[in-house]
Amino acid sequence: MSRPTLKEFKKKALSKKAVNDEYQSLAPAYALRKKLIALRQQAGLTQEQIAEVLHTKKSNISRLENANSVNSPKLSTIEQYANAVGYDIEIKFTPKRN
Amino acid sequence: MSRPTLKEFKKKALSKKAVNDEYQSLAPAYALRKKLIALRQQAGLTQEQIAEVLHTKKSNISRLENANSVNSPKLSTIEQYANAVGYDIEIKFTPKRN
DNA sequence: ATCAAAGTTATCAACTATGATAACTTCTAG
DNA sequence: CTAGAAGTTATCATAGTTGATAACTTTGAT
Repeated sequence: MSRPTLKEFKKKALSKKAVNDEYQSLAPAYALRKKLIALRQQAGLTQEQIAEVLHTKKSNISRLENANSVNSPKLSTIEQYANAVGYDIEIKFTPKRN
Repeated sequence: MSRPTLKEFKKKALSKKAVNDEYQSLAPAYALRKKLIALRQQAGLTQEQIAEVLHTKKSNISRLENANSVNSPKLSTIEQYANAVGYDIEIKFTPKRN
């Protein structure tokens, strides 16, 4: 094993409760990421194809899909991505569990 | 009437179809605005009180609540506002009607 | 009508997302 | 195994959001 992969890191990290707690707070961003990718694949599009529609580059699409907790995209950016894969977006508010 | 108010402007503008059509495209942002304000009032908070919680100023809260189509807030900003009024957010994707 | 609280708007600085480019890694078909 | 496609990462410039301040308008209570 020359280098720890992201998958391996996650697997290990999640086995520790403290780390898992922190991970939960990142869950929203992670959930969004998964949704974006799922919608794109469901539409049968590549990052490059979406980039073309949005007049930008595939690297930027990749960054958006991999948005982490320190890099929060603009609402309009998510909206444009959604439109490109054939969806509208809506923000849903649910009472905080805490 | 010394000056046209926003309310009066809207009322007039919406009576014309073309303008109303344009207004529809702004609807998402407008819907968000209404939701934010409703949640805050429901929580019985003033803009200044939310500003305090978020370590910012009431003028910025006002700007967020009045976010228009040319000023798109970051997702994290909306999330923080939501948390301040006791809510979590989630982005919902619905098939595009068009 | 008056006063204070609440909300709005304008402005500028500071910060951060986005666009573009390039080099890299991963995946997959052959 | 190999070549091309797809996706990732780093970097920098640009554009746009956010923070802070101040002046203003609106609202509500008395």
